Parts: sequence; structure tokens; C-alpha cells
Amino acid sequence: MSVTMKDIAQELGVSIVTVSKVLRNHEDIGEETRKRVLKRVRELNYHPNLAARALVTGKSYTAGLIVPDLVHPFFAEVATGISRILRQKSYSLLISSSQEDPELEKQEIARLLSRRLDALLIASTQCTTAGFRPIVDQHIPFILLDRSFPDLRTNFVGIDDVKVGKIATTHLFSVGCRRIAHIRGVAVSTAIGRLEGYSQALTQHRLPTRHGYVVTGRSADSDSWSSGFQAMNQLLRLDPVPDGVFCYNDPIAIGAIDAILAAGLRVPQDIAVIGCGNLHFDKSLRVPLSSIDQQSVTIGERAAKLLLAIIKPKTPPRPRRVLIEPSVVVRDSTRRPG
Amino acid sequence: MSVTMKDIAQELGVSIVTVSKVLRNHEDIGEETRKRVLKRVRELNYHPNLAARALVTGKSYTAGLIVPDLVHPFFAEVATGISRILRQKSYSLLISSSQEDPELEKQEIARLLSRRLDALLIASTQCTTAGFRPIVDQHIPFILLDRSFPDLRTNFVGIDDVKVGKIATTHLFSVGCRRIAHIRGVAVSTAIGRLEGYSQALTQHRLPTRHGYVVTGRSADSDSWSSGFQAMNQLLRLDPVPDGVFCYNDPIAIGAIDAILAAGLRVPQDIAVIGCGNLHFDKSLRVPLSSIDQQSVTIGERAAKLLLAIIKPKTPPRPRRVLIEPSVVVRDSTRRPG
DNA sequence: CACGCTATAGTTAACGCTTAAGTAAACGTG
DNA sequence: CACGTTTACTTAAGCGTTAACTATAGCGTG
Repeated sequence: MSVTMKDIAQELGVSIVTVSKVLRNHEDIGEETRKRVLKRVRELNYHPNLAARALVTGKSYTAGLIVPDLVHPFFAEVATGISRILRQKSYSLLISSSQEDPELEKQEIARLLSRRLDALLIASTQCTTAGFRPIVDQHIPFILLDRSFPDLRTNFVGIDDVKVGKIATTHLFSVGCRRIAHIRGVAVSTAIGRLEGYSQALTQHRLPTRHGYVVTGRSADSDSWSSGFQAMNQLLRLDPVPDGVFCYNDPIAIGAIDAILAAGLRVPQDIAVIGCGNLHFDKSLRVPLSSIDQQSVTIGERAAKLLLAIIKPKTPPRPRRVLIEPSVVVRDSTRRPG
Repeated sequence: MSVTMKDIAQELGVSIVTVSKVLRNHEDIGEETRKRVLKRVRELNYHPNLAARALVTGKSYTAGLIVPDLVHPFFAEVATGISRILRQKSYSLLISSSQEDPELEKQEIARLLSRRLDALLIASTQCTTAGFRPIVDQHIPFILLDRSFPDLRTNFVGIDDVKVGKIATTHLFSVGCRRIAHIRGVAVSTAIGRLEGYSQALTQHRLPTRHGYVVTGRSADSDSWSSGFQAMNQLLRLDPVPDGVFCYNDPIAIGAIDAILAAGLRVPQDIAVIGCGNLHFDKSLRVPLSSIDQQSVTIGERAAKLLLAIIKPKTPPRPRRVLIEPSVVVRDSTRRPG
């Protein structure tokens, strides 16, 4: 079918091994032989069969990535960051989406495991850590992204979610909000961390914890908008009505803003809103949305670097936690006289 | 290292081939032996090494996808569609981003080729077809997505761009616009097709072709917003000013709307705007944006199905062109008394 | 009861590459 | 000039599978 080392070796009257060595820049090859081989390799546009190489070396030069949803810009950006770093080291990336379905995620883990990838990167939708057992059992290095599990000692790269909640809430405080509500996410680590940060900030600024001021966006990410819309309507029925809302993510925040506007109130004059994620269209929204930037590309890049680091050594080093710093991006939805 | 067929065979006192046959549901295996093997396979959580299998069968059960930009929702959705179909047939997807860089795209093609993938899917940023030569030479089935090349007879799946331009322009006409401008994209097939459709619609509705009414968004997709903003400013300096604008894509349209609003005009009362892509946040924009839906997920699904079809036969069937039907999604930016 | 048939296995050789070990020739050294 | 050393290669073995044969037993059949 396609050209092999054997073909090249026979044509040139050398052994297969000689060709192999030339291609891997092995030292003990004569200058002239090396040139002859390289010349023929170029002429035939030969590329070694990586499946064969993987079989004997045990390294596939491929990493696997499982995300809940490729369309979500956060994960798309993380993937882009990973891809950029891995490309430099000639690694490829097998991407698979779990569609926010824990069962599907487990299947994908199994599938990727049987490909003997060098490492796995997972932004998990699992609730428990049981699904990671097969990975641990097979001694495949892996890194969790974005969402972490307290009871699982493994590599993790993500944003410092407590800090996210803290700086978002503090920002609302600094623009004059005193009745700050929170539309939280479902019970994953990111939601818990941001809630924790929100609470810490309230305490720090000596604001009371009001009853009903924390509501949960009920549904999964795919339906964040309506989730935010409904949650905000719940908040609008409270007395006193909040004057600032920190939302778990941007789609929820957009839904919340739409609910506020639908109720005849103004953003940010009556209620200021801040989201999280800093989606790149935030500035073109009906009310340009203030947000917490999650440095998604950076998360991807750091994850990829960590991956390369843990692949190298024979015995994997002990798990590392990489926390990225969030930052506030101020737009109209919180821009009002302090 | 990890469990192999050999281990299982030895433990059970059968030959490796027997194990292999059981796993591939080969018929000539006794009921009892089959059960014994399957039992042990499950106990050990054994999964065959796909690299080894790929080496001998020549099929990697992996497809490659190259897109200009993973973060762009269109490509993310296409990838999701592809992924969904391929998953059902136990195929994996190696995704790689060319970052809108033709040179990088060529490198990625080379990289994917050396992995002996079963097929390639490419949404290309190339200007010429030269970059596809290596793929053709190696007889790897491949499918172009979204952007096509008139001088290359190959498989293609994408939207009917002429129709896109036609129905967008016709929609503007139907809401009362009589001076319809077009902010076109750079010289790829999609831009050309949409322009063609725009022209056809003008003719059909007996509208004059006005000088300067077609301007080009200069830059690449990554900077579409400012591109649309500037292009719209150009249109605003014309006399007469357009009363409707069909934009090559949604980010450009968002930029255009921002420019119109910045000039103190209203959307859609003074100028109606329609984009293309139907990004899922369109409804939450400052002015909710009418758009042409490109059925991106469907494009991905159809592409994946085509892929599975052309992989099967020994000799590849002749190239097919699959054109998806676009449709108008009406929102505020064109909602005005006809 | 020898025959071929069927069901159920096993044997052998490859897939394309890498790794380790081996070797022949040329070279330097005391 | 016998000895080790270096250079430049070759040979052999094997990575974990599968494809294509081959082998054996049990069985009905004419």
C-alpha cells in the first residue's frame, strides 16, 4: 500500500534499522548514508507509520480530551490551548464530548483507554470518582480540568473558584451594591467554590446573609439561559429585592438580565449583574455583561504543559494542583456610580 | 504492563487466536469456550490494543478533523455532529485546529496522514488545492466541509451558499428594504456563493445594483466584529444610505449593528440587519439578530455518514456533494412593518 | 466402516516499526 | 604489531493483533 521503511531500505541497499535510525536522528550513522536516506525519504514523501511505532514503543504520541460540551466556548478555548502546546511537541489530541452525560463519559473513558493514549484530560460531569478507577488501574496519567473532586488525589488544572466568587461579589460591593444575591450552579466543585467565595466576600464586607438570596439554576449547562431567567424571577419576588446578582456563568447571567428587563427594571441602575466566563460576545449583548475571566486558553495551556511533564518520567510524580487566577472584566451591567 | 490476549489465553489454556475470535464474535468458537473467555475478559477489564489491531488490519477506527477555529460555534457544532455519528460506530475523532493558517493546516494534514487515519474531514483555509495532493496520493478518503473548491472533484458537505444569500436578501426585501447592501467575506467559496445569491435575489426582485453597496470584511474570522464595524461605517457614508444589510456572518453583523447604533441610527427601523450562522446567543444581543441558520450539527452528521459510507468499499465511490438547506430565523434586527 | 462433513479449535506468518545485541572494518596506541 | 576503541552498520527478536491455513474429533451416510 503506502511506502514503508523496508521499501526505502531495499532501494538504497541498507538495512531497515539504518533507515529507522536516520529518521530518529540516531547518532551512529555515517554522514553520507544519512543524506542518501533523507533524500529518498523526502522524494517519496515518506512518513513513519505511527501505529507501528506506538505498538513497539508503547507511546502513542496522542492525548485524549473529554469535555462535557464542545460548543461551550469555555471548553472550546481550553481545547485550543491544549492543542497549541501539544502540537509543538508533535502530540495529537483525540477529542470526545460527553454531552454532559456521566454514563457517556464513562464509555468514552473506556474507549480512549483501549487506544493506549499517553494521557487523558477530563473535564468531568461525574458525581463520584468511581468512573476514574479504570484509568488509575491502567496507570494512565490523567488530569482533571475545571471541576475537581475533593476525595480524589490527582492532577488538576482549573481556576481558583473561591477567588472567582470573592472578586465577583467584591466588585458588586465596590459599585455600591449592598443586597447581593447569587444564582449558583448545580453541585459540582466550581459551583461550590464560587458559592464559598461569595459567602466569604459577604462576611468580609460585613453584609448580612439574607434568606432566599442564593438560588440554584436547576438545569444543565445546555439550558442555562432559561435557568437564569427563572432563577432571577424567583429573586425578583423577594423583599427586599437584590440590587446586585452574581451569576454562576454568563448564559445564566444573560437569562437573569433578560428577566430583569422583562420585569421593567433597569440594569445596572436597579440591579447590577455579573457573570463568569467572559464569553467573547459579552460586549455585544443587549446590556454588555461584566464577567469574571476564566483564562480558559491558559487553563488549556497549563494543562498541556503539566501533561507533558507527567508523561516523561517512568514513575509518575505526585499529583499537582494548578490554580489559575481569575480577573474582573467590567462592562455596562455593573457600571454605575459607586 | 497491561493485560493482553496472551495473558488471557494462557490462563484459560486456549490459544491466542481463540481469544481474538471470541472478541470479534467469530463464529467457529464453542459456546462454553466463548463464555469462559468473555468471563475472564470482563473480570480483567480487558480491552484490545487498538494500535496493534490497526497495524494488522490497516484500519485505525479513527477519523481526523481539521477546522480553522474550534472556538467558532459553527465548527464546534459541526464537530459535535460528526462526533455523535462516529461514536455510534466506535470511531474516534482526532481534532486539530489550523488557527486559520494555511501553512499550519498543511502541517496538520501531514501529521494526520502519518497516523494512517481512515479518513480526513477538512474545513480548509487553503486558497489553492495543492495542499490536498498528499491526501490524494496516499489514497486516504477525505471530505471537505463548509468551503469547497470548484477545481477539485472531491467529497463535500456544506450549506447551499447561493441559497443562503438568496433567502437572506429576499427576507430583507420582504420586510420592506429596497436599498440592500452586503458585507461580504473574503474570497472563499462560501463568501462567493452568498454574494452570488445576494445578486440573484436583487435581480429577481428588480432592485438596482448600487455602486459601493458591496463591501468586504477585510480580516479573518477572528476579528470579524471590528471588520463588520468598519465595513458598516463605510456603508453609512454612502448616499443613499442602505436600509438593509445582509452580512456574511453573525459576528460581522453584530459589528455592523454596533456601528449603526453608534451613528445614532436605529435597527431595524432605519436599517435592518441579517447575519448568517444563527449563533445561539443571537437572541440575547443588544438587538436580537436575525440570521440564516446553517444547520451546523446536521452538516457534521451528514459528513460523518458520508465518511462511513466511503470508508467501507475497497475502491472509493465517486465524489459526492451534499448541500444542506438553509433557513431564515427572524428576530428583532429585521422585524419591522413590511 | 471408510468417507466426507461440520464444528471447534490451533499454527504460522505477517503488519511496520524499535530495541538490544552483535560484527566487521578502520583507527589509534604503547 | 597485538590490542582495545570507535564507527557504521546488520541481525534477531518482539510489540499485540489478525488472516489464512491446518488439524482433530465426532457424526451421519451410503
